[in-house]
Amino acid sequence: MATSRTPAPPLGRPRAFDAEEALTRALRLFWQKGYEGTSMADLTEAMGINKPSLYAAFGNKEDLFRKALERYGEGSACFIGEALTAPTARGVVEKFLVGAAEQLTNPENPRGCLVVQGALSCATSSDPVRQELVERRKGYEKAIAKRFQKAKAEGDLPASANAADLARYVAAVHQGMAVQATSGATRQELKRVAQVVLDGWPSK
Amino acid sequence: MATSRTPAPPLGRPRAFDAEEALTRALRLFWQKGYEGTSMADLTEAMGINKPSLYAAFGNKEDLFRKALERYGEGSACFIGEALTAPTARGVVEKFLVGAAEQLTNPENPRGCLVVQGALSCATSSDPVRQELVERRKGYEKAIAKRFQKAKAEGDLPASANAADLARYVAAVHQGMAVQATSGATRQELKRVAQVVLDGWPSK
DNA sequence: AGTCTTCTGTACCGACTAGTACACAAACCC
DNA sequence: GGGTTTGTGTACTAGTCGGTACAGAAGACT
Repeated sequence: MATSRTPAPPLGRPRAFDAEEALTRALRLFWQKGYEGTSMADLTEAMGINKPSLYAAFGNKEDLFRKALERYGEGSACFIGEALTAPTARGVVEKFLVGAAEQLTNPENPRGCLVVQGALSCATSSDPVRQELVERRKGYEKAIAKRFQKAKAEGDLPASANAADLARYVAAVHQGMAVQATSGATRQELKRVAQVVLDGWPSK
Repeated sequence: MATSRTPAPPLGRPRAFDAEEALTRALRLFWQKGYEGTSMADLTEAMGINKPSLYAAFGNKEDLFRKALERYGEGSACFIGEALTAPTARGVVEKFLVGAAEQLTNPENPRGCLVVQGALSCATSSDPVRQELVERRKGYEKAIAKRFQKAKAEGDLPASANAADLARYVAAVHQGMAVQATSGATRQELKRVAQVVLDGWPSK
């Protein structure tokens, strides 16, 4: 079944660049300038590759963006999945929003969130990308809602609570924090936003 | 001092278009597609003007955007100023966020908020516009903070409350709601987000 | 009438956009 | 060595970007 054993013998001339490293650089650029704000020339320069190599390795601009987005989800944005494993709904919110405050202001990375600011509004030609980001945002909101539903069943959230509403609220706060991060809010300021949410969190 | 009395006698060939109407159309376009996502060709078509007329009447693209932005602040976004006049901090939040839910989903207008999605992240060439929007966002956050400070002095917010933190939180929720609106959230869904905020609002 | 002033329409500018054709280089196989 | 396969570098495409030159049209003033 599996055709490739281990490194798989390279055929033909080998790549002169590290594809992983190049993708990381592309991700940073998209993260910083958004999908439309990043040009192929920006990318080739930052990735240290010329255009034909880029197209051969990653496909067109949209393909490359989607690959960068996937990498983002598995890397910088993995704190979301971790947060969902917290034992209580309140713990989930705390892990999620405090984690977000840290991720959104990580000095190693561009400010803010790729999924929020990658293509919030854009030319009609970029609509597929915009739509993809919409789906991703809906995706984590749904995951949070599901987790809250479980919390309700466990008596960990009041029976009167609406899981979907709370999840939408938490997602909105996260997205707002992302906007704030790109506007220059500090890590402490974002953590205090998270704290306000926790202070008002519904208890049994 | 005032040189212009009333309509001011027009000199030379009169305009063949209504500048107010044209600006309204430009605003709608920027609102929908963002600053970078809107091309001058899009604009001239939607405004029913050809390029030289547009440039003569409104200056370059950035000038036009700033004029549209001003109009936005005085028109669709004026609910913010009104909200600040509510008698209590809680009332301010309610008026602000419920008003936002309505404005962000007004079927007459594009979804979301121009100040949030007009140029959240963009090419370096559009940085002045991005920065202008950052300032506007900081502007209303500060206005809310000031209002909360007054509320504290009036005993309308607990003495332990931090006005700046609460204002940042409320602004973040608003910005998150704007993101949600562009993602297709309904008016009711956004109102329920506002309700969650009110449910958790600190009381004396 | 003529003149002055302003706006309109066409046709254009150079710069940049995403994407590619093609010749050549570098690895593998036999 | 030759042959095959794949990546690199240059140089180019057609189309779009924001912005403008210029000729003529439409009004007011004298």
